[in-house]
Amino acid sequence: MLPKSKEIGSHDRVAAGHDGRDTPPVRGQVRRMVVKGRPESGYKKGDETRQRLLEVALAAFGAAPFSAVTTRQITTAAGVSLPSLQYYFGDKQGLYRACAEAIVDRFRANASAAAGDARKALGGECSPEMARAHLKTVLGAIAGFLIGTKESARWAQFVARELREAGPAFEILYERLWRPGVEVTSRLIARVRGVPDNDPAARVEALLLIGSVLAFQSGRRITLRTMQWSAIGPEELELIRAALDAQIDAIGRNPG
Amino acid sequence: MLPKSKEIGSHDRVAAGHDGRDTPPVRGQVRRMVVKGRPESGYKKGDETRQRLLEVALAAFGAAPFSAVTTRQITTAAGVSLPSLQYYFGDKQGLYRACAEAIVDRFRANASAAAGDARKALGGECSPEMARAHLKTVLGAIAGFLIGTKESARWAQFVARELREAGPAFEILYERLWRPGVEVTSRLIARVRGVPDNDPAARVEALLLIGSVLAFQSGRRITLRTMQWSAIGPEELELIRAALDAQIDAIGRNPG
DNA sequence: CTGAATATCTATCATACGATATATATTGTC
DNA sequence: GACAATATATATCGTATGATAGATATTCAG
Repeated sequence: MLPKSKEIGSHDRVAAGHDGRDTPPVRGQVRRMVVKGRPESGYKKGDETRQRLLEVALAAFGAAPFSAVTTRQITTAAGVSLPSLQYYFGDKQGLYRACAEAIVDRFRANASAAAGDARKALGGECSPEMARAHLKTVLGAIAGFLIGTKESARWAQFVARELREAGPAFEILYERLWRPGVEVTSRLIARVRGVPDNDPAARVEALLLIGSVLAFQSGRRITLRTMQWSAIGPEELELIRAALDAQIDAIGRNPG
Repeated sequence: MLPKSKEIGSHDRVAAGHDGRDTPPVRGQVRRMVVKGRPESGYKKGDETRQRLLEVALAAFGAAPFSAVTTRQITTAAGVSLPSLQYYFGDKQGLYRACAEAIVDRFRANASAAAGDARKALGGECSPEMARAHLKTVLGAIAGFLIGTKESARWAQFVARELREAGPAFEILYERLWRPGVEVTSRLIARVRGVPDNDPAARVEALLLIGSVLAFQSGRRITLRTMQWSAIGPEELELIRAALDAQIDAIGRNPG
């Protein structure tokens, strides 16, 4: 039963607090943890519980930052007892990271279609106007997915916060989600403008566009209030898409 | 020495967290609190301490969410003892709200110049191209202030988070900062496009533009990493401004 | 210089938190 | 059906948190 040391004041603060404590948890063996593979384990019931916990955690961590969500909230809402969390995920951060992994998988499942097409087009030769069309498709898909569905709103909040505040799941999300997304977008923009693939200005434009979409999602509450909308339905989404398309149309064209 | 009442259930939870425990604090009278006026009170030393506390809190709450910042962190960093916080601000949320007020004042001091000009122009007749110029000035000023100065970065983070997550200071920031800003921006855009002042599409475009600027600020960390910049200096700011100007130039012009 | 108003401290409270030890129940394998 | 592996629950630990009580020091008007 390893001494476990646990570092003095472990008590992970999330952001500012993030402070010292960079040593990995090292926590005493976690029974399951299912490190990578999703299903695993011959036993059925356990996976159900794990899933329920994960689902509740996704909602909770989507709606509030790491430190504002308590393990008791999660386990209670999931209808399981407190130690189940440690049993399946080691500790609170383990659960948080598991949420990130789950989100990445679901996001990619939805985005891979449009992104794949665009990537293929970038592989062959591809006229500026074709690139522009792909750009609209890709960003439109992202926007529709991010803004349109209530479910993904939660995940988007999670991702946006984590990338902003460089929390415990930052690396996962950056490498598997953000980087590929910016990559495709900025290469498309570069193609539209006829500049090299890694042109800085194109990258900035990519950030600006993606940032706009995220702003609508992340700031959904304030968007609703500002626009005096009661929800972001198909009509509202259309307005947003139109604004986005206008921005994309402007790329690479001289003013006046 | 008025009991000061201090609003009953002021306890407003910040986000999801913090469980039941809803019994209002009703805490005994707060000695000072200096409800509105900044200086006040013949005694000098007190105001200094109050100011120091506020300054530290601005940095702390700028960098991390409400629940991730502890009162001990703040008071220690400010070099005062724990109860000083209650003495001057009633409780943690009182301090938080005081931060919001302080930020609003400082922001307005910086933005009022450009915004005032634009408002005056909107009052008289104002050609689309003049409106476009004002738009560039206003957004450029906001971007410069928000992204350019290290100090305001903190405040911007605070504001962005609060508006996103509808925390205890939401109303203050929405009414005194966000609303006027969107108002001016969207009216300018409407003027550029020659549509009525309250045109929804213009409002959406305003949200999109402001959202972009905020995204660069709020997501400063990830911007740096994505662009492989070590800081956002004058050169980098210029790239961002250029991207913004391009977007503004695109407003109201037909594609192709 | 005096006395009240103001400011600051030390010590402590009750509670909520994340985590664990440990006992019991459930599941699947042979 | 026996038995190991897996899963869940109860009870509790140590600690960090926000807040308060109450004593003491400082400030300033008269």
